Amino acid sequence: MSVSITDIAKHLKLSNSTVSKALNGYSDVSDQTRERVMQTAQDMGYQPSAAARSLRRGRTDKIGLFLNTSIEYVVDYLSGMIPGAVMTAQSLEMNLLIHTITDNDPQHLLKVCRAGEIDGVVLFSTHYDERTIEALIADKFPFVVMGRAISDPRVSYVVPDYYAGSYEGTQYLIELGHTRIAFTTRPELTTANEARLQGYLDALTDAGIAHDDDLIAPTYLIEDSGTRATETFLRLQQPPTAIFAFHDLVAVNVINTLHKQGVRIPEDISVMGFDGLRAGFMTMPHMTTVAQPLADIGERVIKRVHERIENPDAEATQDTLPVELIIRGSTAPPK
Amino acid sequence: MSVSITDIAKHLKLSNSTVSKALNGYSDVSDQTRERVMQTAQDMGYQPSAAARSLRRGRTDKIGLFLNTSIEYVVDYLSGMIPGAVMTAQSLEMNLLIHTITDNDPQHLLKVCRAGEIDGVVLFSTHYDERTIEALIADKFPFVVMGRAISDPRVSYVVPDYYAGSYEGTQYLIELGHTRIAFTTRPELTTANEARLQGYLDALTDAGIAHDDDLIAPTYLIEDSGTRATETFLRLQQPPTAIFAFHDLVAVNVINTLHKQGVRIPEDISVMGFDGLRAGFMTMPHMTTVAQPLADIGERVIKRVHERIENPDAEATQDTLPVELIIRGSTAPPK
DNA sequence: ACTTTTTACGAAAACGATTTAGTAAAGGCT
DNA sequence: AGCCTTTACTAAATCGTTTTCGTAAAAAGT
Repeated sequence: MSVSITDIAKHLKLSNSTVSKALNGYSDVSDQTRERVMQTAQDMGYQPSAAARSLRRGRTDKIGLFLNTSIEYVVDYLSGMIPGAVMTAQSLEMNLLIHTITDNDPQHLLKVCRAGEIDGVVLFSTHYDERTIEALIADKFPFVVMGRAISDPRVSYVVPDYYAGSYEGTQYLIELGHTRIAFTTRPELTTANEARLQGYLDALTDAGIAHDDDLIAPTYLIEDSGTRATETFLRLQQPPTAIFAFHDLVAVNVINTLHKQGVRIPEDISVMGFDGLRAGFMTMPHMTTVAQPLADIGERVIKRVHERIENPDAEATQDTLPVELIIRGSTAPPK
Repeated sequence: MSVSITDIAKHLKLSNSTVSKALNGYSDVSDQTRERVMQTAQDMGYQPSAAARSLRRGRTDKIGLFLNTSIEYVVDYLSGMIPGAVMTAQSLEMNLLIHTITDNDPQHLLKVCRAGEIDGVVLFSTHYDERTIEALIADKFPFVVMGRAISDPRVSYVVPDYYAGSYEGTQYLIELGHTRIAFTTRPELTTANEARLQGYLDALTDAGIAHDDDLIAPTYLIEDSGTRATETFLRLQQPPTAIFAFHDLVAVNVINTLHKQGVRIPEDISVMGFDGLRAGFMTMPHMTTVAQPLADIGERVIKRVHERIENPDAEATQDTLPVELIIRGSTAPPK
C-alpha cells in the first residue's frame, strides 16, 4: 500500500541501509546517491512508518496532553495554552497529541504511557488521581502537571501565580479608591483557592483595610452560583463597592445579576474577574480581569516535559508564571 | 525498561508465540497455560507495545481529529462533540486522538496519515484545503468531514441541518406573533450561510410574510459585529420585534447592545441565537437558540469513519442531523 | 496394536525502519 | 609493487508483536 524504504531501495537498486542513511544524513553516502534517494523519496511520496521508526528507536517524539472533556471549562484553557504549546513542541521537533480520558477507563493514561505511544505527559490540573502520579513516578515516566501546585518535590509543575494575581487585582481596586471589596472563593480547589484568598487578604492588610467576613462568599462553577453570592452582598447593610470574582464565569453571573437589580457597572459597583477567558468580552461593559498567562504556560510546560524526556533523572522543576491585570470597562473608582 | 512478551515467556519458560496466543485468545492454548500467562502479565505490568503491534498488524485502532486551534470558537464545538465521539470510539475499541494543525506545516495531516499513525481522519469543517481532500482520496485514506456539506460525491460528511434549524427558529418566532424578524448572516461560510438564509426566507414565505431586505444584515465572528447590525436595525423606521442571529456569539453582542440602548428583552425585542453554545447561559435572560446536535454529530462522525476504515470502497455517506430548538428567556410574543 | 485425529506448544518469518559491523574498490603513500 | 587509508556501499541484527506452519505427545478410533 504505502511506500517503504525498501521500495525506494529496489527502485534505485540500492540496499535499504543506504537509503536509510541517505535520508538520515549519514556521511558515508555519496552526494550523488543521496540526491537520487531524496528525489525518489519525494517522487514516490515516501513517509517513514511511525510504528517501525518508533519500535526501533524506542521513542515517538510525541507528547501527550490528557484531558477529561467532561469538565466543561477545560476547553477555555485549552484554546489559550495550546498555541504556545504546539509552537514550542514544533521547535523541539516533537508533536503534541491530545488524549481524551473518561471515567470509564482510569488506567487509560498509564496504558498509553506503557504502550510507548508517547515520550512524555502533560497532566492537566484536576485530571488525575494520586495513584496515577505514583505510577508515573515509579515508571520513571516524564510528566509535568499544569495548573496545580503539587507539594511533592518529585513532581514538576507549571502554574500561574494565583497569589500575585489576587493580590494585584485587589490592590488595583484599592488604588481606585475602593475599601469595601467583596471576594468570592471556590472551596473545592484547595491550593489555588488558598493562594487567591490569601492574596486578597494580604492586599487588604497591606493597605491597612480590615477585612470583613461578610464580604467573602463561596461560589462554584455551576449556574447561578454567582447570582446567590451577589444577592447576599447587595443585602448587606453596607454593600461592597467592588466585587472580585474567583472566576470569569462567576463574574459573568455577577454582572448579569447586578444588571437585573438595576445596579450600574461600573458606576455603582465595580466587577473584576479572574482567568482572562473569552467570556470577559461577552459582558457589557467588558470585564476587567486577572488573566492567566496561558500561552506562556503552554510554552513552559512543553519545555519542561521535553527536559524531563532528555534527562529523566534531573530534579523536578516548579514554575510559577506571572499573571496579567487586564483593565476593561467593568471597574472604576467608587462613587 | 518496560516488560515485553518475551519477558513473560522467559519467566514462564514458554515460547513467545504461546504467550502471544494466550493473551490474544487463540484456542490452541491450554486453559492452565492461559491462566498462568494472564496472571504473570498482570503481575509484571505488561502492556503491549503500540509500535510493534501496529507495525505487525498494519493498523493502529486510532482515529485522528484535526483541529486548527487558531480558530477561536472551535473549542466550543469540541467540547460539545467530543464526549459523543469518545464514547463511540470506545465502543468500537478505537481511540480518538486530537491533532493540532498550524499554518506552519500544511502537510502535517498527510504526513500523519501516511506515517500510519492513524487509521482514519475526522476533518473539522474549515480546517483543510481542496488539495488535502484530493490527496486523501488518492491515498484511499478513510476520512469524514464534520460540519460542512461538501458537494463532491466521493466525500463523506456529517452536518447539522442548518436549513431546518433556521426554518424552525423563524417559524417559532412567527408562531409567537412576530412578523418583523431580523436575520443576520455570515457571508464567509458559503454553504452553511446559504442554507440558513434560505430556511429563514422559506419560513417567512410559507407564513405569507414578505421579507424585507432591510432586516437582513451581515455579521462576522469578530467583536462587535453584532453591535453594528443591531444599531442598524434599531434605526429603521419600523424596527424588528425579533432578531435571529446567525450565531450565539453574535446574539450575545445583540443582547448586550439592546441592553445598552435600554431595550428590554424579551418584552421589547426577542433575540434568538444559533448553535447552542455555553454562551447562551451567559446572557440575561438566557438565550433561546437553535442547538446543533453536537453529541450526535460526534457519535455519527466516528461511526462513519469506522465504517470507512472497515470498508474503504463503500460509497461515501452524507448525514444531515436534526437540530433542536431550545427555548429560554430571550424570546416572547411581541408587544 | 495400529493409524488417525486432536491438543498444545515452538520455530521462524514478517512488519519497516535504524544501526553495527563488515567489505570491495579506489586512492594515497613509501 | 606492497601496504594503508578512505570512500561508498551491503549484510544482517534488532526493536516487540502477530501469525503461519510444523510437530511431538496424547487421545481417540479401528
